[in-house]
Amino acid sequence: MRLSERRTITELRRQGYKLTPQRRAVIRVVTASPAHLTPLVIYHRVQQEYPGIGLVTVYRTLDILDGLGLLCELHASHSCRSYTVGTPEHHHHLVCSGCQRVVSITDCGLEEMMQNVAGETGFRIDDHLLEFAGLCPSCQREGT
Amino acid sequence: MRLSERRTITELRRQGYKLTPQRRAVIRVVTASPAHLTPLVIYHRVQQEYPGIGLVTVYRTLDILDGLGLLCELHASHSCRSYTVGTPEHHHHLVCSGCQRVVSITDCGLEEMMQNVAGETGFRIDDHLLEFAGLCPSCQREGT
DNA sequence: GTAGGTGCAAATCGTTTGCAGTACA
DNA sequence: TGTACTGCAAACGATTTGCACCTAC
Repeated sequence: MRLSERRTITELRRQGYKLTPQRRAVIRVVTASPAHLTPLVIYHRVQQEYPGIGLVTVYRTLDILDGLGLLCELHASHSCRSYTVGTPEHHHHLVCSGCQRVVSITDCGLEEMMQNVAGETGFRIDDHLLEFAGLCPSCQREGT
Repeated sequence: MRLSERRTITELRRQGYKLTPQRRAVIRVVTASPAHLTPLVIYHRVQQEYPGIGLVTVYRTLDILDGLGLLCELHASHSCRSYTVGTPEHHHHLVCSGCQRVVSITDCGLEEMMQNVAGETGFRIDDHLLEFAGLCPSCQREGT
């Protein structure tokens, strides 16, 4: 389940942060987009809803939301520090190379592989990063 | 199989690039290290072997090697743009959070999962990024 | 000899910080 | 009302570019 604008705001306040129109605008932009967005893109979109907002505020808001686990960072597709809406459970991302749409995958079938890898290498595995890249159905049709 | 210094140099020349002592030094540092290294760290290490080398040259050399597929970029562990030696086959990385040692995993058991994901979402999956983080045997012992 | 490579300095990009004023709770 | 938040400007670190000189082939 992707976090909604409402739930994100609720959580922000529950953690003692104030709800300002700037933060509300950032949250709206991020939750409204199915794609992952860089801070700069978020800044430009937010400006349309809230002209005069500072880029600094966007960065600070993203840091807070990220810290609360309300956002997820993406790594692949050539722009680390690119965000999408969070989901509470452990999950991975499937990213469309065409429209940058992000789909969450909660069923992570990696347990067996992790055990194999741990056994073969002697490593104690604590964490993993998994992202898929591809074309979503509608971008496949367009590309033809 | 990790690429050796020799094979990396051979490939560089085969692609028409000149072999300068600076490039040789960068290649030596990267292939000699079991850990992944940032451009700055590489720069400092290379300086010991070749004082006077410019940071710019390190960046340019890394770009070339990366472009030829002779290096791999790592994403997890909080420093995107961190390099390790490449391996020709498709593979993934297991990174030690203690010593930054990188182990390549060539047996990628993701095919089934990819088919499931593709079937459920309608995406055409083209690529994936998988990294494991953990502690290598010797760092486990030290950490006790 | 020449195309490609190097190093310096300066420009650039993304991001962070100090600070005075502002606004949410 | 008071503390947290905002926006500006300036600082900052990492990376790139312009250019004159140099060197591997």
